[in-house]
Formats: sequence, C-alpha cells, structure tokens
Amino acid sequence: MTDHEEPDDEQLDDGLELAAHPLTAARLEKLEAVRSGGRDPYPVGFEREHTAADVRDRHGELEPGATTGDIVTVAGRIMLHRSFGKLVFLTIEDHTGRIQLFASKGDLDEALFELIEASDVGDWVGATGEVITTRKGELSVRVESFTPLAKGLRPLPDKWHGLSDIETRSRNRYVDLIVNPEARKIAVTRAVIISELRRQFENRGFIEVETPVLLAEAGGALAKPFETHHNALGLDMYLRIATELHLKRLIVGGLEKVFEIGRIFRNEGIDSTHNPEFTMLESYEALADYNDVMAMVESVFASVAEHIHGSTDVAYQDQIIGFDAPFRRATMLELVNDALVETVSYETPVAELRAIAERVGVKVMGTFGPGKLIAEIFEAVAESKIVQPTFVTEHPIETSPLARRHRDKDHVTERFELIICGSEYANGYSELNDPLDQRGRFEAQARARAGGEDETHPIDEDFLRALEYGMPPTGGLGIGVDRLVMLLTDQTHIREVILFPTLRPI
RNA sequence: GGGCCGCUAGCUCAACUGGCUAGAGCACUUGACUCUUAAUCAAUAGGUUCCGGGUUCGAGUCCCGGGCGGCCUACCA
Repeated sequence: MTDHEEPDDEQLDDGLELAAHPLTAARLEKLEAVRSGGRDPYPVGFEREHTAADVRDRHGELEPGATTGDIVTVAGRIMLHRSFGKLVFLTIEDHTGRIQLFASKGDLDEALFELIEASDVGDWVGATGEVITTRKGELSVRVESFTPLAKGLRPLPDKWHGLSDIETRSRNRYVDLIVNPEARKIAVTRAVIISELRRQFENRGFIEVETPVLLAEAGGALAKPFETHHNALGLDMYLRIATELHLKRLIVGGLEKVFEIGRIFRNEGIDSTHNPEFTMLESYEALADYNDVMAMVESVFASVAEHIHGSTDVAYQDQIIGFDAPFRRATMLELVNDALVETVSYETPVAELRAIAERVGVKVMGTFGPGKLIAEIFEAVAESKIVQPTFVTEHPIETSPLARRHRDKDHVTERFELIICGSEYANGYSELNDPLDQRGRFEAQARARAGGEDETHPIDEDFLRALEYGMPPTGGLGIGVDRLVMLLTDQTHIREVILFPTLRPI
C-alpha cells in the first residue's frame, strides 16, 4: 500500500456503498462509537495466549456450571451473537475452531458491557477470562476483559444457509473461507499435499529449482501460450506452458536431480478441470529411465494418499481409488485393441486407421500419421474407461516429440501417462537426449504446423544446443498438482481447489 | 466454440398461464429478557427483480440485444 491510495467513493461504491447502505451505515456508527469510547477499533496486534482448541483440549469434559480458575486469553471472529438484557453469548471462531464467550453485566463495568453488547457478527475480538461451563454445560470464557480487534463493516452471509452461490464464493473467496469450513479445509489440504510432494522429492535427493516464467519462445508442451511484451527489451514474450526444457538444461548442466513446483499458463478454455493458470510439478533425474520414474510415481502417489487419508484407498465421488503399488500397466496399443473389434498396429494402413478414427468420432486431419491416429483413437475409445490408476505406456513417436524412442520397438517412445478416472495425472518418459533426433522431431512438428495443426512444438535452438553438450540418459516427470488435489479432496471442479480461479471481471 | 438453463433485499429462497403496493427466513434497527446454542418474542425498516431496448392498459414474468455464471458438449493438464 502506497501512501497516495486514499479510499475514495469509487473504491467504496461496489453496490454496497458503506455510509449509504443501512446495513453498513449501522456498523460504521458502531465503529465510531468504539473510537469515541477511547478505544482503537483497529488496534496493533493482540497477545492471544490460547486458541479455541487449546481451551477445549484443557477442559474437555466439565459438568454444567463448572468453574476452573483457569484464566485464558482468546481471539477470533464473532460468528454468533446472542444477546439478553444482562447477558451476552458470543461464539467466536479462530483457525482451530469455535469457543463461546460469556459476558455478564454483573461482571463488567457498564461501558465495556455495552461495547460487547454492541459488537456484531463478523467482528474480530479478543477476550480474557476464566474458563467455565454455563448452566447448560457449554464450555465458555467468562469475559473479564474484552478488546475489539477489527470491525467487520460488511454483514456476513446468512448464519444458517451460508454462502452457496458458486460464483459469489469464487469471486469473494475471503467470505467463502470465513463461512464455509469445507473451503478452508480444501485450502489447508492443498498446502499439505504440496508440502508432502516437496518432501517426497527432497527425500529422494532432488533439489528444487526455479526456471523462468517469461520466455521468448514457449515450448515443452503442445499448448497455446499467453503473449505479453517486455517494454525495455522491445520484445514480445510468452508465459511458460511447461518447465521441461529449462529443467533438462539443468540436467545438462550436471544438477542431475531437479524438480520444480510451478505455475504454468495455457491460453485455452476454462471448464471444470481447466484453469488458465495451474500448478505443475516436474522432475528430472539423470541416469533414470521411464521404468524408474513409474516406480517413483507409484511410491509418491501412495505416500501422499496415505499422508492425507491414512490409507492408500481414497474415496473419490462414488469410487474407491486404490493407490497400492504396483499400478496396472498397459501399452496404448493394447488398450486400443481391447476397445476395438478389429486389431490394429502401427503397420496398419493409414487409410484403415483413418476410417476407424472417423468412426469413433475423431476429427481427422490430413497430416495425421498412424501414431497420431492411434493416439486419437485411444483418447476416443479407451482413456475415459480407465478408473483405477493405470500407466498407459509406449505413446507414438509422432505425439511425443521430447521422448526417447523405445529401446526395442519401432514407432513408439518410452513414455507413460498415469490415468485415473479417465484423466491424466502424470506424464513421464525416458527423455530424448540425442540432439540430432531431437532436431528431426522438431522439424516434424514444424511440418505438422505447416500442414495446419495448431498445437505443435516450436523449434528451440538453444535447447538443441544444450543437448549438443550431452545430456545424460534422463527420466522425466510431470504431475498436475491441481488435479491431484481434486482427487484427494473429492472435488469435481478445479475452481474448488484454486483459491482465486480465473473469472471474467464483472 | 456450440446447445440448454440461471441471475429477485447483505445471504438463502418465494411470487401460477403477464394482473393488487414484489414476499418470507436469517442479518440490520428499536423494544423485552441473567444461561443461550441458528436463542426467543414484538415492532420497524430494507428492492435499479443483472443491464439496455421493445410489446402491452399493465412486465420479475413475454420478445430483442448485451453482461456474468452454471450444466452438457468439443479441445488442452
């Protein structure tokens, strides 16, 4: 905040201009009443000594009407306010839960009691007093001193029905978090998942690095980038669509085991599983191959599931997803042939594959070769049927421009995708480290682009130059973190696991 | 992108095929109350019915355009 940002009418007037609206005008008056009573309505800090959970832990089971002699100091937001003539019950909430404040007119001087009486749901307050239970047995803090900590000028949503409109919840996430415990729980679980992922990689000897978001060329994936401009350089730039090419440069540089948990930006549609900015974990390990990476993925997913749920069985919607290793493994071709009545291979005439692809609803373009056709057929007929964690392996060379050719088989790469409930959760391969092959793959992509395909990989000369210094055999991995959070928090919409999802401004 | 649906008080929701001054609960304001648990009771107040046009004696409701969102669908993770 800079000192010239004076609040003006423009900033306050968002349909609920504070002084003009009766709901907020009343709270503004109370704010002034606090000030005129000689108190700062927004004081500096507060020495909270006990959380709601602390109080509950220390006095779990007390008889109604009990006194403890235990003096505590708590702070939180008022969530419920029940006022009698000479008694006030306030239910306050902190990040650990709720605790009741019990204020009796007989205990307090008149001005302080009136201050408590005039406090509103939504205000932050602190209080000190003895832990007691009321006659009805509710654990409470019998208020001896009381400090307004921050006035809530806007009313909270209905205390019973809460805030349910998904758009309002997404646009006003702060309100959602105040009133919906589930929203807070997801935010916390996301943090725990990312922390656990980081720990898993660190424990395996990976170091966490940061690579650029702003790039002159966006590669490492087949996706449309966001464009921006650097004024001083006079340069059009792109936001990254993957971290892959930079992380592999670090492998060339000898860092050997690196990972990055970072924001990725793709200029594509928004729906229940896609946000324009999302979080990807990528890792690269020198001297590993895709089998090593698959083994690591099994272990990491099982560990994270266990860490969150205490079990490798995770309930997702109506399914139980089992994360016990090993996961099922099947080649893309096997899965395609399981789903089709005929049997195909990469030797099948293109005309035949094209006919099958069109039959199953693929929009076929003239540039599609056998590999692309088989990959499209896979996505059309097989992918959505996979429920339990499955490594789909041996993707065609055509659709995997950064993956190594299979050591024994023609046409396919040493690649896998981890599919769960029809969606991709991880993608990895034995990295292509032959710079001449890599150049040829890039050129094939350029030909596809010239043929009209819009999602192709650009030629990155500096990346090729890095490979020319010699990249060791490397196993690489990408994990869609948001998707994993959705899976482990049982959410069907990505906006529920991203605190501030991309929305059109109103 | 295409199709379907939605938007009413701060929040959650009503308002029949177009028809009395657009209602209710919670929240707010005022009053009563020393044991509440979504406190209760009483009274008051609160509206650009998303926005802009149109049809009509009359529009929250019907028509046209726009905004934002949801669901389904296609593509990317």
